Amino acid sequence: MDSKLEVYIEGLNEAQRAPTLHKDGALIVIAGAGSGKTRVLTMRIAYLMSQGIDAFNILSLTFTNKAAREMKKRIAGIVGNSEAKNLWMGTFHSIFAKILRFEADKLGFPSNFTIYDTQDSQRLISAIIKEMQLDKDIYKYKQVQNRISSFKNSLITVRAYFNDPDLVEADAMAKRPRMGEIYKEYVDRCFKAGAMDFDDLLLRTNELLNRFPEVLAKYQNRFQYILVDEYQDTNHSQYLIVKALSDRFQNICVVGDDSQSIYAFRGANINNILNFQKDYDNVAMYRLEQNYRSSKNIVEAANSVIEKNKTRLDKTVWTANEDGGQIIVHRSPTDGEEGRYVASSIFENRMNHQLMNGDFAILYRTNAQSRAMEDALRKRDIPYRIYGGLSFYQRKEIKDVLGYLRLIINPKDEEALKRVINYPARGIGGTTVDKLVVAAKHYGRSIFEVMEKIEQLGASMNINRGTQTRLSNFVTMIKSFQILNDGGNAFEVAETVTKKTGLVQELKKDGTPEGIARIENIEELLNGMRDFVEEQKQLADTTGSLAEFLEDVALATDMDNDKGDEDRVALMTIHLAKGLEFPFVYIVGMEEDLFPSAMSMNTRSELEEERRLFYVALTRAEKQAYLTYTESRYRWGKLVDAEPSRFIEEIDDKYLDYQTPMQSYRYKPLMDTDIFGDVDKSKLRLKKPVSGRPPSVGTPTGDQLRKLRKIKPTDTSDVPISSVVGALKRGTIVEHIRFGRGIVEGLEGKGQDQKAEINFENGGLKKLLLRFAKLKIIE
DNA sequence: CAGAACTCGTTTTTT
DNA sequence: ACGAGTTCTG
Repeated sequence: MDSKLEVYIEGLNEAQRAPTLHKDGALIVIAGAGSGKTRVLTMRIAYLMSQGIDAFNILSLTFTNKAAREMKKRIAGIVGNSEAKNLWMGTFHSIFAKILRFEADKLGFPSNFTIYDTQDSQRLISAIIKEMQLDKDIYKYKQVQNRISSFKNSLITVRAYFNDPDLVEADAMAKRPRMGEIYKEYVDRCFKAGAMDFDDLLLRTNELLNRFPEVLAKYQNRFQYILVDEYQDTNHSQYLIVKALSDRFQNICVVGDDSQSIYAFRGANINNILNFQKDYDNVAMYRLEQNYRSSKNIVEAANSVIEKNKTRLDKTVWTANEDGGQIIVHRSPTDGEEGRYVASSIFENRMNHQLMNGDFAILYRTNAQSRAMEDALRKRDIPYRIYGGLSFYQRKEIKDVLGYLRLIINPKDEEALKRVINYPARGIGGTTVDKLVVAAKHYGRSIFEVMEKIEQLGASMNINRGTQTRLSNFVTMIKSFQILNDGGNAFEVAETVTKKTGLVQELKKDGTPEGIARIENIEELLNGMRDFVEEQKQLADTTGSLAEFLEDVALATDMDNDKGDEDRVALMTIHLAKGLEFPFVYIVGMEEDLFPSAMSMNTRSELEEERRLFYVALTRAEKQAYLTYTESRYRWGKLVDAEPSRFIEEIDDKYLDYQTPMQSYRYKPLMDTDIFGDVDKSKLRLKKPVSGRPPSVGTPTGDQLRKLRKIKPTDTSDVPISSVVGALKRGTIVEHIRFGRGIVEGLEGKGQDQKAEINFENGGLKKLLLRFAKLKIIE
């Protein structure tokens, strides 16, 4: 063994060393937060290579491209770059996109197929719903897309769907009997457009491996050692791919932590990790329980939270680190003040402890919360970087440029075509596009192919001469770009596109600050492309082509753009923070209905996922964690009252330092229901001390807190909490304890926020929040 | 067909 | 609050 590697392996603790040196067979590593699982994965791969395993025969699947890149770099540092560069390491999506391109012809796809992002999928689904003349209030494109996505993640193809009466029945019951048709049309259209969506990258890989035994055998033989990180977040489709590929050698190593499973909402199946031992013979199980990241206070506080979950594997995370400070809990009157508190706290801590901006992270449940934090940081001149949200590549002006570029590579790409065919405006309106779509469907061709033949077909399509000319001009333009692209310089092509199409002129004409910012974004895109081309040329098996660039962009996340060379405070959702660590972490918006999210409190499993999310958030902190919440915050443009999250109470008080007393909640029990809708609560709020700490109130304990505020019922099963919510419809007769009987006139909102307009016999028309209103259904 | 005015849903998380 | 999608007007 390489002496450098030997030294590294010496440095591992015993629990880490065992799975690292476990060469053959199936093993599962349950790795608690901060227990050094990345080290184990890295060392294990280096060890395998030192044992004579060719890098070419190792497949390592990670959760983000960034994780893959960093791991590869570390391995290269041990075994040398020339060895490491042959490793197959990346996300499920990027690795299998690569394989699918190579094998595309077998599935009838072009090797340059487009990858549709979520927006492309949604637009196509909207278009299909419209073409089928369905009611868009019943067939909501987002719901339809979600449903199709979950079909694909469960490997339910269109055929499987129609063969399963339960599924068909379920959609019929949900008043969406034509779901199957939409699904079918969507799949057809993607196929004709030479496009795959994110789910297809996994589903089609399964199809490839199932239908073509020789292809399966090829990759089975190739990938003799398979490693999967973040196994708790794999979905069924990913599970099957791993299962198939590892079937021959069974040298499979999965690493994960059931306590950090936070992607069930997008189909991740926690059972994959819980049942791993049943899937392979002689599975060795290792546990990494020593946390090297966080202070004892943080580790134990996090443990006290996660213990509340019923569904979990047995494990006890512990640490030898010092106690550290208590977790600081802070209340602010509004979200604006919350931002100011966090900003000044960061400012002070940075000064007092001689820290960098990059030592701080602000984590939140929803992207919308970033605004208040940004404003406060900007006022304080604290540099920050927002991760996630609307990523660079999702901006309109960028997607417009990419639309043209996609069309050059794959002219069948229907969504790209529809996006750019009349932007900038060139006199090809909606009516014309509709005609093209109909004709394309009729001839079983792509829209672009119809446009190429517009001179022959135009008359029969009722398209006038002038429009025909405009269409063929467009085709000519795209073709000229294609010829330019054959020369090979992606950057040059993109630069020409922005000039020749008039995209930049269009934005210049606009002249507003937003327009100028958009031009700058396009310039940034071009610069990024130039760098990309240069970088790729250095590598052996890539050329820096336009197609490669588009592939990279389609699967890039915001994280991947992080050069890490600037010292900034990090702002991101908790989901995005998984796998990262920071000395100081601020978890903001610790409020009921926000965290846990109002959408995730209906069932125990949803609430447990929120709790795991909180666990992830807490365990990002190394030295100091802050929990902040507000009394009221702007949501949907309105100031709404808030109450502290149940998760604060779930932490044992001895780990907490309440900086602000909980005095304000003595008012809350009075406001048990919203029936006094006309009471102006903002006036009530003025009665309490405006600032400073009221001397009479000390630090309350969790018990006091529980008494002071109303606690929502703790659900014990996967049954909706309030049976009235969702059970009412227009005309339902209900009884209210004070207003007597009434008839439901209308409903608005959904889930926990559903309100009903009810006409009562004593009291007349009232609007009630069903969550609170104590209603009995009479008939 | 293009631009203005309007409505609607959105805020749970993302490859 | 805000953007995207839809409808109206020129």
